[in-house]
Amino acid sequence: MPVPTPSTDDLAALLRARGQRVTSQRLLILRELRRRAHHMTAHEVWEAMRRALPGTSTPTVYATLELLVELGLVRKLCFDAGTALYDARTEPHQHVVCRHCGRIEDLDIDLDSDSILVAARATGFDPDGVELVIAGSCAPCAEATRA
Amino acid sequence: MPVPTPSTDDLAALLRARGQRVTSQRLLILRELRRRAHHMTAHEVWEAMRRALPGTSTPTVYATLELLVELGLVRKLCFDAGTALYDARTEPHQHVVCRHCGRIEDLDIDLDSDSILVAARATGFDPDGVELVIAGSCAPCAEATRA
DNA sequence: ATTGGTGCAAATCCTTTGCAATAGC
DNA sequence: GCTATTGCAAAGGATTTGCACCAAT
Repeated sequence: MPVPTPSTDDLAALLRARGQRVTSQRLLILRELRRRAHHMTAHEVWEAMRRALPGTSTPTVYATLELLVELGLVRKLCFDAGTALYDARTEPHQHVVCRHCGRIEDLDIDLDSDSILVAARATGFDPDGVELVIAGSCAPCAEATRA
Repeated sequence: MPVPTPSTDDLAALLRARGQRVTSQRLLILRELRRRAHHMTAHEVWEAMRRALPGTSTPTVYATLELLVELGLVRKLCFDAGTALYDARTEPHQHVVCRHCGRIEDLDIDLDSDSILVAARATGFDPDGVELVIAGSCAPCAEATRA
C-alpha cells in the first residue's frame, strides 16, 4: 500500500526566501514527517531516512528539525523530558499522553485561545503558541492497573 | 531575610500511610521546593540541599522527586526536553515560557476543564491532569529581537 | 568559486542503574 | 534485626559541538 509522497514545495519556497539552501536532506526529513502520522522522535526520523538517503547524520537531523520548527512547518513536543517529538500537523490541536505506556492521541478541542492569549500578554509576554497536554491512562493501561 | 521553613507534615503522613520511610532527604527536598518559588531543576534542588545535607546524591534527588510527583505534592514540567522542572505549587495553573531565554511565568487562567476532560475521555483515556503551556517572547527578549 | 550544509567522531548534559553501606522502622 | 533508602561510580540515552569535506548557489 504505497503512501503518497507529500509535497515539500512550501519548504523549498521558504528556504529560498531566506537565502538558505534547498538540500535533499531538508526536503526528505519534512517529507517523512508528513508521510507518517505525527509525533516522530529524531531517531525515528533518522531511521525513516535510511532507505532514501543512507549516511544522513544525526546532527543534520537535529539541525534540520530545529530549522523546520523555526519555519513553523513542524511543532516540537516535549512530553516526558528526555526525548522530543516532532509533529508535522500544524493546525492547532492538543494531545493526550498515557502516563504508563506513553501512548499519544490527538485531540481537537476548540480552545478559547483569545482569553488565553490575553492572559499571557498580561504577564508582559508576546505569546505565539499554545500547547495543551492532558495526562492520564489509556484504556489498556487503565484496565491493567485496575486488575 | 530569613525565609520561613515550610511544613512537610503532609509528606510525613503520606509516607507513613504508605508504609514508606520518612527520611531527612525526602523532607528536605520538599522543603526546598516549597521554600523557593517554583520551577527548580533536579540539579538546583541538589545544590539547594548542600548546606543542610551535604553528600546527598543525585540518584536520591531524582528518586525522591519522582516519589513526590507520585504523591501529588509536586508537578513535573517538561518544557524544553533535556531538563525537567519540578514545581511545588499544586493548585491548577498554567505557564508561559520564553522561547529565547527560557524564562517562565505562572498564569492563572480559569480553564474550562470540564469540556477538556470530556474531550479527553472521548479518546478512551482516563485523564488526570491538564497542562497548558504558552510559548512566546518575554518583554526583554521581544525588545532585543526588535532591535 | 563561495560558503552554507553535511558527516564524522567525540563531547556534553540529564537521568538511571547496580551494588554495598546505612539508617528508619 | 530487617529491609527500604541511600551514596557511589559508572552506564545510558538524547542532543550538541568542532572541524574537514562536499554540494547548492
